[in-house]
Amino acid sequence: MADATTRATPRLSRSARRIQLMSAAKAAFVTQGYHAAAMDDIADRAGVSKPVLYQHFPSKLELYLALLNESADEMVRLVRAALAATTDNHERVDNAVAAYFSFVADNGQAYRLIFESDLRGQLDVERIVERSTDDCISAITDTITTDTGVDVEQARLLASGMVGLSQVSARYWLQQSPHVSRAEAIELLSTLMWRGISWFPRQEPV
Amino acid sequence: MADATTRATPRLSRSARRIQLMSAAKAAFVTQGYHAAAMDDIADRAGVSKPVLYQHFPSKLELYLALLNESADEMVRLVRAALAATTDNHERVDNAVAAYFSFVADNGQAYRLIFESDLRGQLDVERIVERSTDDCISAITDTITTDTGVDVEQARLLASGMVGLSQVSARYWLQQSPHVSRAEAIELLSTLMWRGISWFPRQEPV
DNA sequence: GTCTCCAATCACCGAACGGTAACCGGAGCG
DNA sequence: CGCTCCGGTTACCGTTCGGTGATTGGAGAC
Repeated sequence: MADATTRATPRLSRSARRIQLMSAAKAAFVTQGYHAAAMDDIADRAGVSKPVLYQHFPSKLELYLALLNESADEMVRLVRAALAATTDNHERVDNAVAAYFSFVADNGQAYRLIFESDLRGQLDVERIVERSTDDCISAITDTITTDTGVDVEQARLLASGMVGLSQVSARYWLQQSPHVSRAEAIELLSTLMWRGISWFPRQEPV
Repeated sequence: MADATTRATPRLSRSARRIQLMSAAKAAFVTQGYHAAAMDDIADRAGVSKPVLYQHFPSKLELYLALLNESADEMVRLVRAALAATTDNHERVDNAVAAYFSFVADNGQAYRLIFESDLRGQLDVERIVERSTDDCISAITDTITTDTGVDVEQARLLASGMVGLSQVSARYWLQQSPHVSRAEAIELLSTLMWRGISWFPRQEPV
């Protein structure tokens, strides 16, 4: 059994080839962005030539959408799981921040497809990105509205702020804070967030 | 004096034409993104033909960079002014959040050039975007470190979170919260932020 | 052995788009 | 009157890149 991941044409089965192509495409899109990544590049990365790519994906856009959907789903899954893992809201905040850090740091930079997409004006793309962010906001909003007296639309705004805080700080940490450990960073930011949000409930804070 | 802004070829002076071209280009880049906006489009929007564009800007990239720089400077200016306008940190938080809302809502969508740029891999662009965000973070960090006992790198992380909160929530508000007034939104989010950050000082909070 | 899939290749097309060379025409001045 | 700027235009080039038609070749069924 030889190395079949990046070597030249060991004649893979259709499904295996598809997975490998998606992995190669992901690497290309993540490092170069949608426009700079040419289909030839992606095929080359997979050690294969272009028409093979087109036997698995009908167009560059479809290929990108497949990857984008995958990543968006993963992000939403992580956030939902973080909130569902406990009923203690303090822990929920911790977990949710940790979820964003995990998504940003542990998924081969897939976050770039969502947060730094260089495809604009493409309705499908915008819809997926917006939908995934909205799903995260909705999940957080549910918790806020059930545990506080805040009106739904205001709660969504608060949730969007929390999502933004997590997103941006996680990326900032990843790229600019080499001396702060992941745990420290999560602790710091979830503290900031918890102290902010815990005052809103009619229930007792802190 | 006839309408000279979008009408056909009233033979403008060099400087007037340049301003008009930048305005047309801004509109094009903002609505279509860098890649989708063709130089022909931009020229058309200005009611002028392509070579005129190239008499004022050496390349598409240079044109884009000029606009990007302008917007980035404006954002940093707004945030700096917000923080400098008072020495009361509670007010500073209010003002800073309001500054982001103002930048997002009052500048002809110029924020899209920074927060939704579809030019990746271009070093110049990344540098400008990163620099402008860093300048905002630095401004906030200064306040945090002088008024709290938090270590600088940790303070920068907190600041990045606050920047993210403002950025994302301001954009969310603009697009998704038609029933919440701007003042309400700012009030809500700056409250969230202030309650979070005001616990960090050695000085008394609230 | 040979027939037949089907993965994979080579070579190509056409459109879009950044950028440029050559030309035009009206307003002011001598 | 006519000369000369200079803001303008038309028409074009070359490259890049998404996408495809015709072809090859090795592995398994009989």
